Amino acid sequence: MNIYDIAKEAGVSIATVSRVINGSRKVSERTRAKVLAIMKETDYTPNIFARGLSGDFTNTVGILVPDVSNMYMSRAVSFLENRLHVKGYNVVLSCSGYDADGKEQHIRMLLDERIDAMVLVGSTYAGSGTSSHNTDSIMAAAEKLPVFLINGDVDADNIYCTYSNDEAVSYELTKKMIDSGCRQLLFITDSESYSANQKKAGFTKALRDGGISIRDEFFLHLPNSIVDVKGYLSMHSFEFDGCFATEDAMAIGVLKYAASRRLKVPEDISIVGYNNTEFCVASTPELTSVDNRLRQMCEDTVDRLIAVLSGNKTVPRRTSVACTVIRRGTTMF
Amino acid sequence: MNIYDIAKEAGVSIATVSRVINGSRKVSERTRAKVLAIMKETDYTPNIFARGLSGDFTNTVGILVPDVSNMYMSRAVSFLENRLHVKGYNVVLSCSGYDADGKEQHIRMLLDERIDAMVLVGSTYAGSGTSSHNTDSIMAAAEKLPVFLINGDVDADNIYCTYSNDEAVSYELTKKMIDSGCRQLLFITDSESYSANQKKAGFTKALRDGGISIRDEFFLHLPNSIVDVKGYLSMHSFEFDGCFATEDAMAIGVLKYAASRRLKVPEDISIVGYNNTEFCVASTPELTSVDNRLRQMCEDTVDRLIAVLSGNKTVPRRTSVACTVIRRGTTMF
DNA sequence: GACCTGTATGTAAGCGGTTACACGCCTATT
DNA sequence: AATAGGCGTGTAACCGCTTACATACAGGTC
Repeated sequence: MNIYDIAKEAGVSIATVSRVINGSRKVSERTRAKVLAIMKETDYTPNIFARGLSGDFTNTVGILVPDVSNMYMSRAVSFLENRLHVKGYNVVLSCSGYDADGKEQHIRMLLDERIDAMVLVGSTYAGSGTSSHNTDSIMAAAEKLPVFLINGDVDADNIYCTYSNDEAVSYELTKKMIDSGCRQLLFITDSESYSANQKKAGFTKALRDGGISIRDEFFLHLPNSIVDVKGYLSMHSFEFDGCFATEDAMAIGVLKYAASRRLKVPEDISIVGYNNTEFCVASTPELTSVDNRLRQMCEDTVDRLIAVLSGNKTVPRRTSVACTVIRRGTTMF
Repeated sequence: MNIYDIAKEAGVSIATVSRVINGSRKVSERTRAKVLAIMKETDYTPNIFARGLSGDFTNTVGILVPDVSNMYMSRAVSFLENRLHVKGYNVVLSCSGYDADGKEQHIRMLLDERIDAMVLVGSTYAGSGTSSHNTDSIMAAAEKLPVFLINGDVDADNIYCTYSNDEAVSYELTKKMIDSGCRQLLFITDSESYSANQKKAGFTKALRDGGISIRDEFFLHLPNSIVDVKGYLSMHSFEFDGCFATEDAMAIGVLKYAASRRLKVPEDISIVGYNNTEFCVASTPELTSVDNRLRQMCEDTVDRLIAVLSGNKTVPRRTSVACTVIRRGTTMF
């Protein structure tokens, strides 16, 4: 069943059918109705490959995440997919892993998919430099189509960013821990992503402003896993009275470690997580965390994406949202 | 940059280039090398729309899940995507929600994407009948392409199923709770999926065999959320001493409820979850759960999918894996 | 009536691949 | 020497759509 069948059935040419489908030009009301009726009757849907081949757009968006099984990212994908679907877009999903090489390869594969736009969630950076290996492949992609970063900030043409004020809220959170008496503060992260770096910056600044000594071994880089974090801490017996984790699961790992050592939370150790995932309410005490408005970032991204694809030239390249600290039982404040 | 450019550059015809790309026929080693060199040099990749239009396959697989933000499903998507990617397939993701209508619509949209095969994770059923509204749309899809169910069982041509022995393991688990003294057993589920029904069957059978009275109000249908389950139980003050939840998050909700009532777990209440997600180790005590070999099911599904697409006619339509009970702190056994 | 304008529709040329079929050449067989 | 067959390669049709351009026709203007 193709456009020729519909045209023959309706007694018109394929061009007319195409125009009815796309609403691209005036078609008389009579013909339009007839064509639509036959399309419905025969359950016809245009072949997307033919459309993609001849037209300039595909109604498909590529989403690249390091790992969908991560709760934060799966929520992002869910928010993105839901809104994109409503707007008539399909989603090609690619999970790159956390290393830069894998990511570059996945970006290339996505580009081959001839998508209309690309969304990158939680961009990771190979290094801390401004023009890392990683940014390069993003820039290359942006030559071909608009690229949208969630939790990323690359200032370049055709790259649109959305991020939250992670540095400020991390500063605030750390300061509160210090104000409530913490002196030995641990920072745990699982990645070198843009937002992880922001958080680290806020954390470090608060320590410096608070006159707290900064010790290298207090910056841990561990897998985002409860068991791994707990295991690591158990093996290395740090002395610390506060912990900032860039992901909730890792914070829960700290909490479990504290429990295994019979340390009281928050009296002996304060703990904060990030992302306000469901992990926060799974533990006892419940975890203080940060709601970084993921849903809002995702929906805003989709809206801007559609605006850009519609040819709107005035879409802002960067927008930000404000996080909220969600106080629960693992902090004194 | 298209196949004509490559052909011209290499001094051969487009047919030869196409043969090099697809390895579909013999090409002399000299020409092959030359064409490959030029392809690499010019960074050429074939247009997938042209391929999809003329060829019969697209190297794209559709994955349909009710909700990727669910931890179990996001893991499934992750396992599937990873293995498919390795095998050279792309993934179109669609999140249908839990209702049958949404699902049917998403299946139709996926079919329009001209995918090679479709994978459905955690198929939901509108009713308990054999030929529900829902099965119909799956059967319709199977007319056009092979359909793979993870945690589903539909006996029809071109539909391939993988499931675990949920009924047996649920029976066993429930029996153990009864043996360890439980008499008032709650069953909590969030869906009417195939596997939820299997679990319910095992649970019910164990109660019957154990001579335990079965009360309708002990079968709860709640959202898969810690807070919702805890909230519901707090509002309705049941008397129960054992709980079987079909998802870990809900089991954690029960645990939190118990804690809020100062009920001891597992002494006063035994709790078991399902899927062995990271939630299990987030709580104290940690949650007894069931590892249903999701990874194995996913990888097995991908392997069979590729076999079917390769024209292998002897791929078994149904396979199953054996779950393992993971004992932790919320049960007496 | 000749001419212009605007609207509805048709024709045909791509888009970039795959592949059936044809063809030329070289070697093996008789 | 004639013939067959296999191998490597080219030609051209086709996949199903979009769209520039052509065309036909109705109504308005002078």
